[in-house]
Amino acid sequence: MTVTIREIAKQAGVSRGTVDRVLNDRPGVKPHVRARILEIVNELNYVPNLAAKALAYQKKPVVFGIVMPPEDIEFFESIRSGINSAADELKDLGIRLDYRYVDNRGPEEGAAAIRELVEAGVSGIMFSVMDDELIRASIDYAAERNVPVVTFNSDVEHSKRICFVGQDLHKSGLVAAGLMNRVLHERAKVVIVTGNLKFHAHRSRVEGFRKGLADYGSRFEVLDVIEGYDRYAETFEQLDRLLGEHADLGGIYMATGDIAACVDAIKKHRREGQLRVVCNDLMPPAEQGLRERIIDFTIVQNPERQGYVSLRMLYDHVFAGKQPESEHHFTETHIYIPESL
Amino acid sequence: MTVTIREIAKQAGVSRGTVDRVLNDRPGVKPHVRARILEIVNELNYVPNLAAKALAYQKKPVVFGIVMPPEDIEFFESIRSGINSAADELKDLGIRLDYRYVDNRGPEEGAAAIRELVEAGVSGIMFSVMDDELIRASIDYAAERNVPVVTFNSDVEHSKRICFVGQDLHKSGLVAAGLMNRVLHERAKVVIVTGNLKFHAHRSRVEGFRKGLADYGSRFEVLDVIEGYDRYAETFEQLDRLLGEHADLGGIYMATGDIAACVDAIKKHRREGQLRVVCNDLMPPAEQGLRERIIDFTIVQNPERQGYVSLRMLYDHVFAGKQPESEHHFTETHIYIPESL
DNA sequence: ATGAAAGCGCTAACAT
DNA sequence: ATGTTAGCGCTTTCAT
Repeated sequence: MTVTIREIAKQAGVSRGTVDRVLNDRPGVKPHVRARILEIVNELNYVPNLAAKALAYQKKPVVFGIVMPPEDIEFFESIRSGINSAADELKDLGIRLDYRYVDNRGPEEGAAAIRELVEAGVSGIMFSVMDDELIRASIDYAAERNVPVVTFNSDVEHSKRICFVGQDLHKSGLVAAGLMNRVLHERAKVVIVTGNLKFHAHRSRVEGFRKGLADYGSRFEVLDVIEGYDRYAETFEQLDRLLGEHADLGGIYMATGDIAACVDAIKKHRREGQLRVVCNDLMPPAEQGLRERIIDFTIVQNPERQGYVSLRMLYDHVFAGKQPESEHHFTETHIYIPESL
Repeated sequence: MTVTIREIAKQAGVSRGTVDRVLNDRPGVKPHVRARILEIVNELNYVPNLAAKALAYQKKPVVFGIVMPPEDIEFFESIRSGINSAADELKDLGIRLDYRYVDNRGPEEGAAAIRELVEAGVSGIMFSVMDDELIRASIDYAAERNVPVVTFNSDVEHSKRICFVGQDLHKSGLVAAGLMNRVLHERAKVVIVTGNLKFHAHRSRVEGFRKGLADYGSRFEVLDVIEGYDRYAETFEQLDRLLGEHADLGGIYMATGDIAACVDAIKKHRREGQLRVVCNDLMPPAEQGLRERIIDFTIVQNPERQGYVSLRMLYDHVFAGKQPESEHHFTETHIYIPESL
């Protein structure tokens, strides 16, 4: 027999309305009555029926806000497709989405979007813009008003978000090192390309990679760590120089940065196939590089999964009262080769 | 405004009961009335509300039957965990599961289980035992009684199942070849280990692998294809012989078979690290082999995902009337290295 | 502070 | 052949 509100009401000798008030933390119930009901709830191991909840919410569906960079950014399209497939599963379960696309070059828009959504009465927020003091304050503002926030893809550390859903950056660096180990031999020289070492996220991959190499003794030499600031020109220029200086360079780890620049630099020096290249993500330049056999491996962070999991997590939190198992939910780290495509 | 049965009934000038009869293909409606209602349904683009459906089904939950090998088989535990996580999401949506564990050495039990489930009135069946004439007949028997069957992990070809959910075996062979290409150099000799070439599934991986090697020109030589019949002794013995005969063997592709036997044979000949080894799945022996750096890569078929997708597909079919997009649903092919663990 | 009752969209049993 | 109605479990509004 499944336990219902009706059953609890009967046992407590009150009406279903009162039980509902208690279960949803609404005022208007005498403390001792509330206590008694909670007792019975625990004893009977009551679990709310989500279908019934959903039906009752039909009139006034629960809204989840989503704050992310503009639609035209390739990488986020994959995330959105994951979000939408979760939304699809949940569409009859009484939820609606409110997307807010904000400029990701500064924190202002993102911070404002969170506040607007809270004012508008959303029941939860998914957020992915940047890590900033202003943003952190907005997240905490939401949290204080009981609006749970899940950050995805890039975290806002030390904020009151209930969870971060994204890649394990350190591990992706480790895996990259493992791949280098497999394809390079005795005493190889490698170079690391990153965006900006001031960013924690960019540093993590580099650190993971170094740690991974170290596990294989001292046979690897990291010639240089290039900061390309995610720009083509800077990245190309520096790699161009390095390739010129080191005829014996064995591998390139594109931790973060413009992959096209890397591919072009290798082509310019006619070193296709002589260098082992490991990069991240499966954007068109990486895919193209794989197909041309210039890139050996690319490590992906499952953007669809990130979107899917984040929304599902909010739903479970709001409707079933589930806490995330940990404050970090890492999506699996997967390796792609040309044949995987 | 969402379209409801009530709305359709009003427009058609009939009662909700009649609309319900039409929508669920129940008898007792005059053909022209039925046609008229269907017309309106299409015009208004009616989509049933699953939460409401689920609630209404509470009294008499829909049951899905699951036929698979015994609980103690490691590989199927992962699949089951995927099934259960889907069931968890669907638990309030009016479904129950009926597991039938059958001996997978012969077709009889599996075939009988299907029939029993059909007689018991289940609304759908997930099946994973073996490909056999007896089984095929049972699946068709179910299909004829409008009980949809999804085969998972291993298919029953040419049967009336609505879909097969599992790995793309050919692709996993291709990927294995791609990995060999990356880690072996000029003119390498490799050996393929499979279970039984009479089985279509076992053949597929081997064919994919050969096709993949061929893509890299003629630099690979396949010394032998060993049939180990999934047994330790046979596999060990043959690999032992081969390793003795060919000091220059470059790689082993364990397409199907006992991985512990492979690891042990390599250890006996003290060829750890000198041979590149690619295998499948992430059972304990493979994991152990990876950690010991005897196995270089293992290619996985996402057993959890197979379970999850299969159940979800049945649900969508039965409750939302969705047809599978294709009669094969391949789970992604992923590559693992020690660092992935 | 608490109870009673209507309604969310659908199904199924019972009436007509 | 078709209409009516009573739930399914929960929320919410209106009485008391």
